[in-house]
Amino acid sequence: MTNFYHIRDLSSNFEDYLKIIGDLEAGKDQVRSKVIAKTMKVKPSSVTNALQVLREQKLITYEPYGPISMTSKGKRFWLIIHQKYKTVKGFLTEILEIDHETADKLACTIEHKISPQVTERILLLKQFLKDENLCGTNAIDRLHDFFSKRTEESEKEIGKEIPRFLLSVLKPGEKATIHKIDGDKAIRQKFLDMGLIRGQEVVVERVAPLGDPIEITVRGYSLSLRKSEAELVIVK
Amino acid sequence: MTNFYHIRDLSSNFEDYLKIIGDLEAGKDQVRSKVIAKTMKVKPSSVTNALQVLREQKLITYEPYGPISMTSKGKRFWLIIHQKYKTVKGFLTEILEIDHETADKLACTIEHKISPQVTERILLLKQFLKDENLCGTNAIDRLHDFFSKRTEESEKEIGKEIPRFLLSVLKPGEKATIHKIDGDKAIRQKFLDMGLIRGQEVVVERVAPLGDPIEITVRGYSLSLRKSEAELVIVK
DNA sequence: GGTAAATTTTAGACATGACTAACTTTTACC
DNA sequence: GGTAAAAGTTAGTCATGTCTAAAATTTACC
Repeated sequence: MTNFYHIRDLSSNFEDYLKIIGDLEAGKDQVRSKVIAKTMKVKPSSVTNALQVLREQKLITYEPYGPISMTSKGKRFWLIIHQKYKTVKGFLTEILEIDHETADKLACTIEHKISPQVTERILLLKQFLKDENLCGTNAIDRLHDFFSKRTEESEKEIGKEIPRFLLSVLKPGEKATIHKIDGDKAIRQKFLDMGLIRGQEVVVERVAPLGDPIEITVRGYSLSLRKSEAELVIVK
Repeated sequence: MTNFYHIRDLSSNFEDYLKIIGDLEAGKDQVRSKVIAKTMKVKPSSVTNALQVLREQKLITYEPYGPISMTSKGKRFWLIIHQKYKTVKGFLTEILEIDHETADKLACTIEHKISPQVTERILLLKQFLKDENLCGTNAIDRLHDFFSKRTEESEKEIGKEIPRFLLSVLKPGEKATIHKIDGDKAIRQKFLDMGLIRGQEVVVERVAPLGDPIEITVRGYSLSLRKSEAELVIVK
């Protein structure tokens, strides 16, 4: 069931390995077998097996116990995979406002399957929504307002109204889900870059004496927010 | 690696079988092992194997050589799978204007992986685009115009301008790709229902003496179009 | 430089889900 | 109702990709 969007003779499974090797190589560190195993959530022996297959395909160079690095062929394929991944993940997080973790998992599974046409259309859809202006707000913003409104409505319908607060009033150890982010476009983009999007769970770690700054954990990362910033985030 | 969107103890592979059994049962015919095999593109013995697994999970009732039918548990799960499938395929065909065949394949692979939240957001996105009116056209139509325009532009850029015709001028045996469909919303919806969307390949089978009606093949199905209808379809 | 810990590899087991080939049951038709 | 064809099953094989356990190599540190 090979199809032409895939690398010839490489099951989508090994595309995953290639993707991770590429991602790691893009970071500064030496690519270690152990890290690959951890990221893929498999045992090191499975990684060795995968490395041998990738080497056979001339996608990476590697000797037993030696360093791992991608060949130019490998880099070329990684780029293709990576573009698809970025497109799908971007669509899920930026347009559908899906939390990063879920979006990541989903993007990983479907990136192998999508044709260049689908990727292109998703990018065009995004472009279209960004460009569509009405009363100074673009369509993505209006879409997100639409999401909030509908979620609130359906929550009301099933009678489970969940109280909402500003992130700035939470105490250390408290956990909450982001409901909405106020503020202008630039601020919202900044929050988006930090992984703070609607539906994302956050945990407050520490609050400085005067409530500024506030340290929170998002998807395993620690972030420090000014009080003025935390006041823009509505959580539940 | 089970996750809660899946049926417990059922690999996504067997969800495929369940989906097809449900689809067939939704049609009028008795569900036959042979048809399942053909649809899944596997040998009959693999189907037998799958049927045994599905029976173990109490999703279908079935005796060797006997009839196959879904239990209420099976129907419940099928509905969940089917909804996801419909949502994803609808998004791909109606919003991204991907051809049915590609959309079908992609929807089948990703339907197992998406969470209820993603499904919901996709539906809301569709709703949003439908409701957004500007100058009497909704956002989906404007999006599709945007797709055509961009495709034309990029074709021009790489210098391969492809001539365009009305479908009505093609002769029997000629093949073409749909580029655009003119006409009002109702007509376009009718074409959409028949599987005539941008990017879809069609083959002209027969043309009656005065050019009316025109018989074409789309994705293996035969359709008969009035000349007046065929004149609304621009192909290349 | 020696040795313990960490990392990586090898070898072999195992689960999954496809396949082939041979067999059984059902269906269709005379 | 008998028989050939079609449909479906069983048993066993195979490929894939994981795992465990043990061995080999590298690294880190005294």
